[in-house]
Amino acid sequence: MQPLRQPIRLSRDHRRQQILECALPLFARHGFAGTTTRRIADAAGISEALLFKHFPNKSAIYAAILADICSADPGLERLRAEPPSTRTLALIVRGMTHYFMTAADGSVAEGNQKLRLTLGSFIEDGEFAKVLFDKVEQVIAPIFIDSLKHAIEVGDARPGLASPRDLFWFAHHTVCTLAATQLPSLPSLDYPPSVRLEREVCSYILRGVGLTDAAIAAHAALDIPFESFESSVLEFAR
Amino acid sequence: MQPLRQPIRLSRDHRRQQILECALPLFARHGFAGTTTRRIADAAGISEALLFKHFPNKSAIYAAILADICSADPGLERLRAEPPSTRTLALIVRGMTHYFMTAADGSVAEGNQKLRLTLGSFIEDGEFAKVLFDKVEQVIAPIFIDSLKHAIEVGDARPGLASPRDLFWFAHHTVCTLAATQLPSLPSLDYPPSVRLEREVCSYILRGVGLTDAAIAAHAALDIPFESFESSVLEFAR
DNA sequence: CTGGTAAGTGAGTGGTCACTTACGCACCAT
DNA sequence: ATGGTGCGTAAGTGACCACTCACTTACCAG
Repeated sequence: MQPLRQPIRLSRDHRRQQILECALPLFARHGFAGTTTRRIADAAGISEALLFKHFPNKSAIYAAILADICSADPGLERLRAEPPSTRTLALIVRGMTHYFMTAADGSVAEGNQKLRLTLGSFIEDGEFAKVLFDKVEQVIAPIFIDSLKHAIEVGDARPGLASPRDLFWFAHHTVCTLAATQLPSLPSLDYPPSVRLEREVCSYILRGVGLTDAAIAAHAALDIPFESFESSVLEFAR
Repeated sequence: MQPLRQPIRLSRDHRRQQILECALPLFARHGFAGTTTRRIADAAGISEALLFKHFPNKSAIYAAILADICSADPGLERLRAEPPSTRTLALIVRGMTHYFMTAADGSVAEGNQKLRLTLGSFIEDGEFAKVLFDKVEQVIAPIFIDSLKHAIEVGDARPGLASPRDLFWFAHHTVCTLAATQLPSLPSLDYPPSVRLEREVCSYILRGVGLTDAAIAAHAALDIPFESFESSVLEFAR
């Protein structure tokens, strides 16, 4: 005789969290309208009825996911402690690029889904992207800005038309679409292998923000020592 | 007595085209799953039944739209006729930037919807973006590439790590996300007024691809003579 | 042991989905 | 004038949608 399926009982908080974790990749991949409550319930291994005991409606699940994902930005403190310098600038650009590229290739599930939700947000009301960008602007943009200003003072960079703040976002935009093109399982654009591609785009960005070729070359060797920083730089919010 | 509503009879081709035109903004704004055949029929002022006389199913409407939008790239010939030069390079970057920015502010409905569909494509299978990018790579990338090579030979640009082809796409990526942030009615990122923003991002891109500051300054006055070129540059495919 | 509470579900609800059927009627070559 | 062709619709179809209800089961404090 087959044993009856025992439902696994979880505490309210655990179950809620589990539902959100299961729903995230579905919303990220299929969008709000393309994700059904039935599939979310199946993914979480529970009945739809229970789903609606934890959330009043489908929108509330989506909203909770977007809220959760905004608040997470671990291990960034070490980077904030770095002094403003040309080296730090190169480190940020390199870290940002690497973060986006690994997000695109799916090896960092969280980054992958954040990117998808951000792109989806642009199409809809832009609200999620706005909240996320506000956070990024508070947390990592200042380090970039201070470092760029410092680089200009030291002579490693030429001042330009755009403010350092705008240049930070231009750098972000470059890698954002780049990563987006690599998001689908069959990439929308062919590029060199990622190690080479990352270097190419870094040098484009560093030139774009005004760094001299000499300064760029001086910090090109960042590739190896960068390893030790990887864990901190790799994870900063988007 | 109220007159009976007379259905407006159109030829097969006209009706088909009209359906596609009405469906495009719906798919662009709400995605595939978020757009119902009922709403498409309403937008076109016809019954759902007629819709399914013209297309076998909903997917076919979507596919026809994507196919149509790829084939349209008017008035680019004049730009193709330009000789490879630093000036042409600046013109392309300026034109591309302007095209994306006006697409984002909604003043060019077609560009706006192309951008939305492209972003949606990244989230899904990337197929549409791939086809579109193939086309762009054939049509405008060569002009950019030749011009950049020329600029390097002449001494207006320094050679860099990345190939001119990759640099072309980096430039594209920069303005693509930039436009995406300005797509929602409440933009996801605050920026200076668009005239100033366009100049800022152009100088970032031109520096990024390796142009010397002198060469950039020499072509900054492109703002005014650019007018005459507007109609051709403005419309190139994405 | 027991009664209260909270986690859990099977079987629905009305509404909407993509899509179909059966039929009306305008147009035009004969 | 007329019959065939083809544009057009009203009124459906079963499937699936978000969401609810009546009810069962596990856990735990007294």
